[in-house]
Amino acid sequence: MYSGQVPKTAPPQVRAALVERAAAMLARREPVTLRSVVAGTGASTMAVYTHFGGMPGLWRAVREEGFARLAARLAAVPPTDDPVRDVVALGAAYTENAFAHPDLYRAMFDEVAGLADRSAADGGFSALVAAADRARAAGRFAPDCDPEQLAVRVWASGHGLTTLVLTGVLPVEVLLAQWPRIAVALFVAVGDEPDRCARSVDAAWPPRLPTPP
Amino acid sequence: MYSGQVPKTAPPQVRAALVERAAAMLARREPVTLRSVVAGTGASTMAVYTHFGGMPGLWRAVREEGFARLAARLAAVPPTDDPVRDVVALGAAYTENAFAHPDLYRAMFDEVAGLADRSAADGGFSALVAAADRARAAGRFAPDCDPEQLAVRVWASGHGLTTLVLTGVLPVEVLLAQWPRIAVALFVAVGDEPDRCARSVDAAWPPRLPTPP
DNA sequence: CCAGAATACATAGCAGTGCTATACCTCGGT
DNA sequence: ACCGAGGTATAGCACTGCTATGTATTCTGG
Repeated sequence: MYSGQVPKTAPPQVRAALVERAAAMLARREPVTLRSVVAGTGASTMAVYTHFGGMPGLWRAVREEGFARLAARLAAVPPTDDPVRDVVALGAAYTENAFAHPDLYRAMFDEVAGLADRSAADGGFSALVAAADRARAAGRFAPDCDPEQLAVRVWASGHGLTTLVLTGVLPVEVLLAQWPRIAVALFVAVGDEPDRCARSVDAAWPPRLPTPP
Repeated sequence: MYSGQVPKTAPPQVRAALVERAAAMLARREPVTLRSVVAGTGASTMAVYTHFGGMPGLWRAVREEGFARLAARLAAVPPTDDPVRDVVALGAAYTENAFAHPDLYRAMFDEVAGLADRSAADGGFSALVAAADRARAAGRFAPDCDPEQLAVRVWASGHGLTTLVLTGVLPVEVLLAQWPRIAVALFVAVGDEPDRCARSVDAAWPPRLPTPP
């Protein structure tokens, strides 16, 4: 039979509902499968194909949603008069987001290639670049320091530690203890004064991580 | 029917054959499925269950094989009279291995928890620790520098850049250009003299990466 | 040297997966 | 009021990992 009597609210709402449900199931560590995703929404399996072209398309949308949430979280970090502190604060917000939604974080970086909307991912990164550029403008970093390259170094080291912790290779304590040391080394290498740098880093670290059950 | 006429060579050889075939199919980017793996070996699907207890067990064995190959590759890096150079050489060998077997590398770090034989993974890491310790003993690093912690910082930053490149987020050039800068920053932060450090890093970088098709 | 036990094997079939073909309903424009 | 376009539901496809069952092979003890 056909249950067309259901009041159709808005057609594009199905898209968001499916993505949201998939992300929620991912967070609950439930298996995210075609039939299980559509089961809660009342929609049929075909909805995934009309809206996303298949399961890979749905995963792509979920990854984009994850990057959008990350970018929103990073955008909520308020700039202060200490731009070096702000860089570390962005790093802390980054790890907080990763540990708040670990499976979503892993899915995000499973395969970024072929992402339709890369602006969300770039948005988060550009916040880091902007903070580094402010530090350079404030005289904390050397004038010839490329903010974008420094941001890559900061991001890659934090991402590496985060993934190693999330996959169970390293305990969380290692991330908490080692990332500030990497950050100080990177900042001092581009001209920041060691003591002042350490104070700035300590002002925004450690992040508030959820206690693992 | 049962083809028992086939000359059975050695029973445990089946294990290695299945792992090797799975790794080879992974490298060829073919879908590694239960039936496709056993197809080439002439064995039946049950072999996977008697030897590995299922597909997850096979994947676990493949990951261990990957870590063993990595450890062997790192062990082949000859120590020189410049221990700082050796640390970078280990990093170069690490990235060379990752880019030579990208899918195996990704599978290795998909889920390290529950790895039966962690000695292989630790073996590669201890080589890095040993080189850092030699640098400390040679006076390049400060006496209070913990080689293990420094090794974690070096490894995590390299791992982060490597995974970001392998997943398509960053181009290879970023890895080649930024990792030595991270390494110099980390080494100088623990006491190495900047100019000498730069020379040591340049002596072992960049790695020889296979040209991507 | 040979019984008995333990192990590995091949086959068939199970539930579940992503996906597609087809018929159906709903809706917007002339 | 019609009719074409597009989203939807259903059924079925090939495939996945896995298990039950019966059989062959290998190891062990006397």
